[in-house]
Amino acid sequence: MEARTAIRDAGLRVTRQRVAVLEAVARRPHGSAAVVLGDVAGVLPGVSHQAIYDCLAHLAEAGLLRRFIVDGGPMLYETRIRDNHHHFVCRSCNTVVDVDCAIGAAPCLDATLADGFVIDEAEVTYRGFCADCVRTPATP
Amino acid sequence: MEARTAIRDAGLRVTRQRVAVLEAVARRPHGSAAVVLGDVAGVLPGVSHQAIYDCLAHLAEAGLLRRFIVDGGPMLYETRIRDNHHHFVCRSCNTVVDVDCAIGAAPCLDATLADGFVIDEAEVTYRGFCADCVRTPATP
DNA sequence: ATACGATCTTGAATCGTTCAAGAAAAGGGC
DNA sequence: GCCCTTTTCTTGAACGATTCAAGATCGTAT
Repeated sequence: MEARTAIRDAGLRVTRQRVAVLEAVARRPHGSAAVVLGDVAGVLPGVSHQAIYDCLAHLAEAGLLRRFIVDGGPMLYETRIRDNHHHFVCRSCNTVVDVDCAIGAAPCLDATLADGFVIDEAEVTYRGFCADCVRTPATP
Repeated sequence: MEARTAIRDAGLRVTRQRVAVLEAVARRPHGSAAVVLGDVAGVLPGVSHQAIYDCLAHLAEAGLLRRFIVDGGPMLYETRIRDNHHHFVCRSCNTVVDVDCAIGAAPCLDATLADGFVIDEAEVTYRGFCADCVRTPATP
């Protein structure tokens, strides 16, 4: 869907910054705020980092973006949403790769939990080594 | 196991700070560095926060502690380790609760991933509302 | 076109964590 | 038990990512 349309349909005001941020995240999945800022600055010179944070927060709240975090790193953003996919993180190069859920469409929610608890989401992070780093072991 | 023994067996020097930190984490599962500091300060007045961070890092590296992160919060620590359990986080009160893995002992590793990738760990975070917050909805 | 409120810019502040240098103390050999 | 070497701790400053605050600017309903 086009960014402007998606933003308006979500009930948000359409600003240049929001459009640029949403497009930037779509262009660079799993990017941090800093990456998005770098990308947006190419289109809108002089954008403030604060605008980036605001836009990301609003877009995430509106459900147009998903935010997640890996280890102690900065927050990462992606537009692939509502498809219950997970993430694989390489221990060596820190690359993040999408992983389709092995179990099905709305899975991973069958945890054995105490009575009265309501689970509505399961976030899975796989760790290991990506194909490249398996071949060429780490050189930190 | 006793803390001193565990630390020595892991090949680490046994210091008062390390013993106190390990015991503090055992006492307060899912505590942050700040919580651990508060707890340890009761036993060793004047401990530095740096000592806490060092101890936590060393103990984690030695496999006596597990560290994980929830959302944008600080790092959390626990002594329950190597049993492949997961975490439930309440969206309202942020309480963290252990969840035994529904699938078995070494589960959750059957993701459909590209060839050449090696997965060695799966970390699952469940989100929803705990029993208390289901009854008494959020009041932020 | 106007007015209102939302959003952006600017700049400073905060939190959690890490870096750096010297002082203290753990553990092996005597 | 005592000394020596190395690790670990204390102190205090620095850092990155994010948030807070005030005023200027822009989007949108009228």
